[in-house]
Amino acid sequence: MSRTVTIKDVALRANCGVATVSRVLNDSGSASPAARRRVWDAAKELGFEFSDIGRALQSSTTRTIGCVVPSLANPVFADAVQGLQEKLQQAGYQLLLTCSNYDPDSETAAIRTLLAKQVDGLVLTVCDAGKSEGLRFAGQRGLPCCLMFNQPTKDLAACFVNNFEAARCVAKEFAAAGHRDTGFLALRFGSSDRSRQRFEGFVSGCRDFGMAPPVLLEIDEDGDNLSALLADMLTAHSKLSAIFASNDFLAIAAIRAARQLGRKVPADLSIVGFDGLEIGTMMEPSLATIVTRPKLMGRGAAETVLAVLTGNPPPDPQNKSLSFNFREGGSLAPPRKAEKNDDGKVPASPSSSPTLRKSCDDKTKD
Amino acid sequence: MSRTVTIKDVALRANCGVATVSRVLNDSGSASPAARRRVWDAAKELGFEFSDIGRALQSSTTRTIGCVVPSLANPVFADAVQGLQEKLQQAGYQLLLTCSNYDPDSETAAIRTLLAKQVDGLVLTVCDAGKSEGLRFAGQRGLPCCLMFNQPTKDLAACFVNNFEAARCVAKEFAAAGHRDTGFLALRFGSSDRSRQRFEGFVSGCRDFGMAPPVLLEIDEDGDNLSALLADMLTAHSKLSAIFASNDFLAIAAIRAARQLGRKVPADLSIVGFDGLEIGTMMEPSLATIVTRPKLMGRGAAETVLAVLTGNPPPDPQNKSLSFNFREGGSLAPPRKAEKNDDGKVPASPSSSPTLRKSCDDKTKD
DNA sequence: AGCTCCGTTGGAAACGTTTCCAGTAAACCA
DNA sequence: TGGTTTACTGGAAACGTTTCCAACGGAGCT
Repeated sequence: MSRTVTIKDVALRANCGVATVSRVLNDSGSASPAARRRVWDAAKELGFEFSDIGRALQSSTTRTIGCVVPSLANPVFADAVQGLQEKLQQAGYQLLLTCSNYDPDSETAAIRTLLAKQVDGLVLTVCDAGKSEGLRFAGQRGLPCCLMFNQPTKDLAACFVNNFEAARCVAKEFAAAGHRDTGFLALRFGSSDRSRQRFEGFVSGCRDFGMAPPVLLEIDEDGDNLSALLADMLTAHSKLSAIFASNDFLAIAAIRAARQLGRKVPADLSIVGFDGLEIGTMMEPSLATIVTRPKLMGRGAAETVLAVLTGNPPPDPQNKSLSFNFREGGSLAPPRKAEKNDDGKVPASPSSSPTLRKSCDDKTKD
Repeated sequence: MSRTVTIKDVALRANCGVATVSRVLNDSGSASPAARRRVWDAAKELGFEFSDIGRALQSSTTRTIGCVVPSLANPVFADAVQGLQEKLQQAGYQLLLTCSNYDPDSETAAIRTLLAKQVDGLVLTVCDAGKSEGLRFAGQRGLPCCLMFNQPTKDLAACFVNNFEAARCVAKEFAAAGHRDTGFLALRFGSSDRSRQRFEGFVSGCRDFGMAPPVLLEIDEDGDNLSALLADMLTAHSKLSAIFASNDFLAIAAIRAARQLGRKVPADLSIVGFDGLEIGTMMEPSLATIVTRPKLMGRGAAETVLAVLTGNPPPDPQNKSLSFNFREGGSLAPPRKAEKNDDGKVPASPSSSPTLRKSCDDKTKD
């Protein structure tokens, strides 16, 4: 209703100049006790609050950090954003959030908007760190910027897990369980370089651990007709006994789809995911997966950009490679032909309560 | 590096006044073809982008909507924010996001900050819509504002589900299954009025459907020592055979805790949640729960504030009460003493694949 | 008394836009 | 030809801050 009250109104009422009001309310510069009192009273009576916009204009600083993630529907990103937000809030920064829906164009658009809004820093999960247009813009401006989930580039810090190594680790587990013919269920590489990196790591692992090259199935993030696609894949490659999905969401969808096709998991088909969503431990069968710590990624990214913003010591390791673990689960078992049991149970099945395997830890410190 | 380029620089380079530049680039007002050309070229060469801050200052509009939710860790809120964000983005608005961590004080602080940042509108999930300080501030400013999850107040629109009725619905299911002594596992009422409303509805339902008044267990959102608390509750009330948790997160934690205590779900203890998280259908046992549509809440809230922002027809129903359903699940079964089976299986158990019960639909249209 | 020094104070510029308004020149009409 | 419309243009004000700077007065010193 009533026009918003500005510093001028306060000055008028307190019978002084705006400069004095600013000094008093910001506790910068000097002012007589009498003046202080009058200003304080006036401000209170009028219910005055500073406008961050006026402030931003004059200081060219917004105390706002922009963030782009593919989607909040995947808890991995939701958790990361949560971690990010906590840290930012502590430091008195606000979070301007956008989702790209895995689309490079909308990602670029989002970054442009964020830049126009004069964010003080950027935290991004991009489709492809190598070719992101938005990243270039940001770079030109010399804005503090940190990637999340994406691996670092030559001029951009990141908080991430080593997708290649983690994927190799999955290959190793498959091999150990006796699998030989595997598939990789991937988010379209164009929308997720993480997916590509995991695939590459998996290929490398399959080679090194004596398995056949994996069959690749690339799908859209909505994963609409997964059932049909999976069916095609399985009939085209009848020996296929295990699938590595590029994230837990996909893995869960795959388990569901496999069931619809009448395949028992893990008896007929083993499935392993990536991310380590908590859900995985509550499912039946529990989901074997790579466990990562998304919240830490958000926190780490926040620290990185805040550090340069506050002119503090450059964050200890410029790039934070987070550790990961392989989590065993009921969804991974030896291939059927390895055993001759009619009840569908596989004797060598891993312990039922999910445990963390140390064997597969990332070498990099946390 | 290089000082950011402003409209003045463009004007200088295009050999015209800033007014002309503004007119050309915004395609408002007239300009000669020659001038247009020069301005466009100059802008391109200099890589000029408008500063939203200057714009905001002059138009006192930021094209930004503020949002406060308790946490992004709970997919219910993450999904809602996702829905909200999609709609806002479509309409050319940005989202300024804050989490309150279920703390009223930090909620108030968050709202103040958002107001200082001059958001054009507000979408909030507050601890207590009745007593929220922040809500008062917002109201004074006459800002477009919509609640999510909270029920509407006399002067505030909301997108929500009727917690009271939904909870009554759960009571009905418990009664139908033959339970009589029940408990309610609640998020501390001070941090969630939804929790309180659900409790009240449940109490009402228990009365009407001939069950004993439910035992109340209030816990913090972190739910640290749930196991111990649950144990106390169960020993203090030995006849207790079913628990209604005020959200799915809590319900899942409760199932876990119950297991640790050696109680079988649902044989020894039935558990029902609230929210309808997708996870619930993948668990073993699957989670019986009230299914809601968080994404729709986000979308609806966005529509409400956008409508008043664009001066459009007031959103059809000012308040959007979303429908809900009861979802059957393996976590709810008749109490043990009802049957005499040694294997722990209850014959009358509901169909194994989760289905939606229409019987319990909310009366309000979607 | 005359000087300097210091604590206070408020005017004004600057930040980057948009928009009002007045001014110019060309074009049109009678 | 003279008058009026029309298209185009740029200066300047306004938006809400912060901060520089000059001014002012009193206190302390010689």
